[in-house]
Amino acid sequence: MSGDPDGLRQLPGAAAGGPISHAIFRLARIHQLLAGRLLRAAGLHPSQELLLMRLWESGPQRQAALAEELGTDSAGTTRIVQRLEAAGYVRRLPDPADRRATLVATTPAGDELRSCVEHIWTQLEELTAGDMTEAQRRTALASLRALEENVLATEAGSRCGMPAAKRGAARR
Amino acid sequence: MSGDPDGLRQLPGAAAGGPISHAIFRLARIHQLLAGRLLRAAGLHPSQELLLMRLWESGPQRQAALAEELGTDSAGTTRIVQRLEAAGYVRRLPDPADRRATLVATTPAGDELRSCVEHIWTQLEELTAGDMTEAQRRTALASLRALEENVLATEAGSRCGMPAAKRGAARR
DNA sequence: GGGGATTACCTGTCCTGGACAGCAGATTCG
DNA sequence: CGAATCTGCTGTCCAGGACAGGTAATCCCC
Repeated sequence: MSGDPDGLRQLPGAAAGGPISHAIFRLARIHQLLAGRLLRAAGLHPSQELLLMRLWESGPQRQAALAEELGTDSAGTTRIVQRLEAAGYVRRLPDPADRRATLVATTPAGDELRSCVEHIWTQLEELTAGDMTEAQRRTALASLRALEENVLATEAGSRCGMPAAKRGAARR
Repeated sequence: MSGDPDGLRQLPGAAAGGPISHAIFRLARIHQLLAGRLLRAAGLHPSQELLLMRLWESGPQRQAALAEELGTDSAGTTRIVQRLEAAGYVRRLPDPADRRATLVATTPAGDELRSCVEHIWTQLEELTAGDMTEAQRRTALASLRALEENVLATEAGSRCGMPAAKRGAARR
């Protein structure tokens, strides 16, 4: 048990690894759960919704751009787009500039979801930020951004050597 | 890459702050990605690892307790335990106090993973906290905890009504 | 211009895991 | 004793991450 810099261990599990990572895990889990629950009411899944938001914000996009934005690989993006297309929220256009690429654009049916989704986001934000003051929100936002940048920075580089004793043993 | 470092896309009605949820999503995604990548070296998946950590911290547990801790339902917990058992990291004991229940305990092979996993957590924490000062870490941790508590609070109570226009349209 | 490398996407497969429903054994309490 | 309840297991459906392999379009250098 390293760390525990200031003795904050009111939450079970905070003792073992890094408290910040643990807190991120826990927050992420329940936040995604909450978001998923809210989005369900609109018949969407989180990834689908994020993809749609991207389209609303920036107009038709290539799948590669969407993939990078969402953090999924190209295969996963293909499937998400396919589901949205099957649902009629999205359609594919040939990219006039590059016939290899396909542009993904919202359909009118997809656009109709926008206000609904934005309402959900407003709800989510309210529930998440709760009773925080404006200053607290700013602080939280800054912390989240800082952490994100740290992780993004490592994303690029780090290779980490591990014994890998029984590698893959529990992966099947 | 995804640019938009401070570009909080203004969602209508989000003037007071819509971006916190967004920041949580983004941080959660890349952090989980990073954690998953690190854990892979040990042949584990995030959920498996969290379950093991729980066992290391608190000794043999019932599945119900593990399920609540991990946030999974009982069915999911069963499967995770089964995989860990198949890998030899965990075993099941009858609960002497209640023969309906089974206690899940680590095996020696599972315990051997502990230092490995703790090393990974240390790494993860380092990469996540990066070059933050001690004060910054404390601030970040406080913000994360505050957000978590807010979401937890809503988890319990709120039912939130949505029009549910085309419910399920994109869910198949 | 021609031909190989690269890009962008699609497909199929395997696995993890969330949600849900139904089931069996054990326990508890009237 | 007997019914309600609790605990865990199973099976099904689906979303999605990782990976490998394939095809068509494009790029680039000779």
